Amino acid sequence: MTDPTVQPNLPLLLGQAREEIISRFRPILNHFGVTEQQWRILRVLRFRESMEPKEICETCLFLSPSVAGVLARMEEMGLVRKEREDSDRRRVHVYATEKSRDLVDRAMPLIAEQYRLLENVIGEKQTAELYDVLRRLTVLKGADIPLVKLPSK
Amino acid sequence: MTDPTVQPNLPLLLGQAREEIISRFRPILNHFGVTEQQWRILRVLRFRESMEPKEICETCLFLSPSVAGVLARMEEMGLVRKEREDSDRRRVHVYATEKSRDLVDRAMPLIAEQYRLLENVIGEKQTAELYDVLRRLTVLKGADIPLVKLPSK
DNA sequence: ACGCTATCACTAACATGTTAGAGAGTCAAC
DNA sequence: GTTGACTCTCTAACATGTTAGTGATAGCGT
Repeated sequence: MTDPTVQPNLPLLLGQAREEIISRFRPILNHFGVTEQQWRILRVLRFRESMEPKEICETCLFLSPSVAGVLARMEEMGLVRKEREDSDRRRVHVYATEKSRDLVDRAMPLIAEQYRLLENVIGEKQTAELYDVLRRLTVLKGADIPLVKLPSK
Repeated sequence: MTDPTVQPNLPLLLGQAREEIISRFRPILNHFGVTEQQWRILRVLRFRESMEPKEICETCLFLSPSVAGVLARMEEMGLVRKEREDSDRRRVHVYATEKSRDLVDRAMPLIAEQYRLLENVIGEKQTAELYDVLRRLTVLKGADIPLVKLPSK
């Protein structure tokens, strides 16, 4: 048994890093009355005609059951509008509203400025390396990694 | 307004990377009937006499309200034991049980093996660089990063 | 038309995350 | 010795994550 204090927990480390970053943006998003998850959707939807829920799941890192509730609340808040497709009644199209486009346009400059403040601390070189490492981790996307054999009991 | 398709979302990228990793371990943890959060606690508590809730929060990346529920369920499952301190009745000490120590001892080798399978795909060099970048991100811990000025309205 | 299978959005149940705040307890200053 | 600021844990309310499964629909072959 290896002492785990020397065996770091990779998901935990990634979670810590993520929390350190997002905590600097949460006050901005709270100021505009949206959650981090809602923002993930709005910032992408702002520059598209529409997106389907499945597309939102893939682009914004949601599971289907999560996005259902998120979109329902956002529609309630007037941030998105949903329309079922005629030619395929299973499909739904999600549209940004005037209100949400305006919100993104006001929040985005603050987000960008906060990014700059963050990078001042992290350092330009470290920032680039961080993006680089994360980008190269996309090899895991769809990689066929075997699962360790689990004991039967 | 910058097109966000060229401005990546750092928390999202970190979340994606984290999800790619953790998804390879979740089946193992499910096999032992514990959640990822419970595992974060057990793997640390396994090699300590006891820990206080606040200590668990800091070490395992929980907010206090989350850890309250997690520990309550774990006590219900017989994975931990809680004792209030005599000299300071505000404080609580959390102990691992025989059952949870045994669970960690059986799960840890599988986790370690799964790590090796993962690193085979990521590559030794990339893995080291990933840890390195994350370690250096600890500069953010307690860093006094100013918050961008929010509009009054 | 019929049955088969796959897809898509969604619901249900439960665990966790986030925010605000309550409750009990400690401690120093008065 | 009381008060008041502070600390630690926990509760409450709501949003989201995770897993399993449902209902409607589409597409296919027969």
